Amino acid sequence: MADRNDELFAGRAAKAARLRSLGIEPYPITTARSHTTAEAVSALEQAEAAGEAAGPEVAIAGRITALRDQGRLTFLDLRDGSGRIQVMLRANTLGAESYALLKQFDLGDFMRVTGTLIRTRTGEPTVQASSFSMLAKALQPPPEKYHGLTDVEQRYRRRYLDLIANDEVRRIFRVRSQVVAAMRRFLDGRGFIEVETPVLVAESGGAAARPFKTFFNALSEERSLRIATELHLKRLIVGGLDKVYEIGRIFRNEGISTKHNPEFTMLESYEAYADYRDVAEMVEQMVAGIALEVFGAMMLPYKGGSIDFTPPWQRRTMRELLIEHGGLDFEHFRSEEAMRAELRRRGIDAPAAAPWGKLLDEAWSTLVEPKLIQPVFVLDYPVELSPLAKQKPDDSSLVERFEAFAGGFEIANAYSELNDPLEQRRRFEEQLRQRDRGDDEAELVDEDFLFALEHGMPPTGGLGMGIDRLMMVLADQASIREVILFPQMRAERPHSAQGHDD
RNA sequence: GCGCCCGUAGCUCAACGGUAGAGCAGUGGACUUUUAAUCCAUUGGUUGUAGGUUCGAAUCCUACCGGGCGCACCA
Repeated sequence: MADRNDELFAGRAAKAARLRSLGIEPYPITTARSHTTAEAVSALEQAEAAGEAAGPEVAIAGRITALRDQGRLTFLDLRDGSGRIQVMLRANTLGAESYALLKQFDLGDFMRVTGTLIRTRTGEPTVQASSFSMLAKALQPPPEKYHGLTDVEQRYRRRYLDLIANDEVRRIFRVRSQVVAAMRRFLDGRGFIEVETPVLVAESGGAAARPFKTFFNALSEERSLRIATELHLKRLIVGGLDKVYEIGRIFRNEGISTKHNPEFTMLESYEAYADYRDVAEMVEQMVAGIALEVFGAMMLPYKGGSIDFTPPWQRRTMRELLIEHGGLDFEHFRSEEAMRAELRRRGIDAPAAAPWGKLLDEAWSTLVEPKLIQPVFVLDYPVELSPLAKQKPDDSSLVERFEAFAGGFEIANAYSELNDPLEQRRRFEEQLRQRDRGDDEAELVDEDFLFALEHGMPPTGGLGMGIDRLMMVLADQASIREVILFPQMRAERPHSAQGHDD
């Protein structure tokens, strides 16, 4: 019972109690500060630029991340959301009684310091303290200061410790926020409006995926969590909103991998009077613009090489790339039997029940996808794989669809949206036949969506883009868990915080 | 679901089948310009869990729990 962590906890709790016994609240309300740590550093630089020896008086606050006790002189580092700054505390300027209170401060505690901005002998920007106080006592010890927290499970389960310990992790999630903000600015600037559509839906549609299911007590009905926003956003195009987008959480009841988290964030946009060529132009402008705005360049490092997002990106057909990278021309294997035999000959295994389109997809993801490092739009997919996309006018076996690839995997998917209600009904019915064959991810017939289409939907270009995957490519991360703050994991058996013993 | 690998102190890591150790953190002490501070001393372990093999198991075997990677599933 009395393990090590209990002792560390008890020691810190005792310090909090000692402060209280001295009439000092270890969790006070007041936090007033005049500068963030970053503002304090620049205030010092400005004063120096004006020829002054020292900066102004400041009040700063932050977490103690380093503590260097030298007897009657102590240095410590305070970190807040803006950065860090060194604090120097001297016994003779603070007085022996006040200085002695430092003994009750530990790594991880939050502290407020007032004092003058100076530079130490080594040139380090420093607050020379004239007073200090506790803002919040930490009862658990922080991770090791040099190596940080490296245990991957702990990093994901206790992301707060990961964020405390690892600068790079903090940077990635700041960048993620900037990427999403830049995306909104881009779309808003093009006249799109941001909308919100239901997460809880009666039937999940708009993508090939299994849903999570839940129960709506008040209505005594089943609900699914959405697997896409597509069918609702198209209803808004029917309604005349013309340019809509949603950045939202999507849920797919499927496996977890370095490229898959069961809940992930997707941008979907729909633009009336546009087709998939217009959408491609928008995507390359948007991604290149985000790269430039957030990272300051269109060429970004990736897995030891680099990716150049400068528009225009290459446009290639799926057939060309399959021939080029895999020596496979699907026109020679148009039947399911022929395609299956060809895959078997190449040692690519595919699910037994897979129809032709799935087999092709299998060949594609094995032979071509990993090689598409530089951004490329892959055009003209087989109609079998795309029940919501419009056929090409000159070849009804293909649809007006592209997928954008970068970094070796898909980052976006777009169509000239199918707006012929009768053809859409036939496609849904074909999906039903797939479902009867055992494909439980085939689309369900959404009668209200068809009813909406029957009222007329203008020609529309639609886009889906995985924000998490885009982040992986932009921030050069090999696992989707590195760009999701709290990735899904098996539930941990309860391991309680301390201090409420029973 | 399958395969491979991993699980040792709060954290980062050691330990030919033969007494579980180091650094950081903690505790006590020294130190008024340090910044992975330094120096002296020191506390801390049901080696993920449960079995098994063995004179002897952190180490070998089995099952389970948790995780990573790959495959499968899946955009």
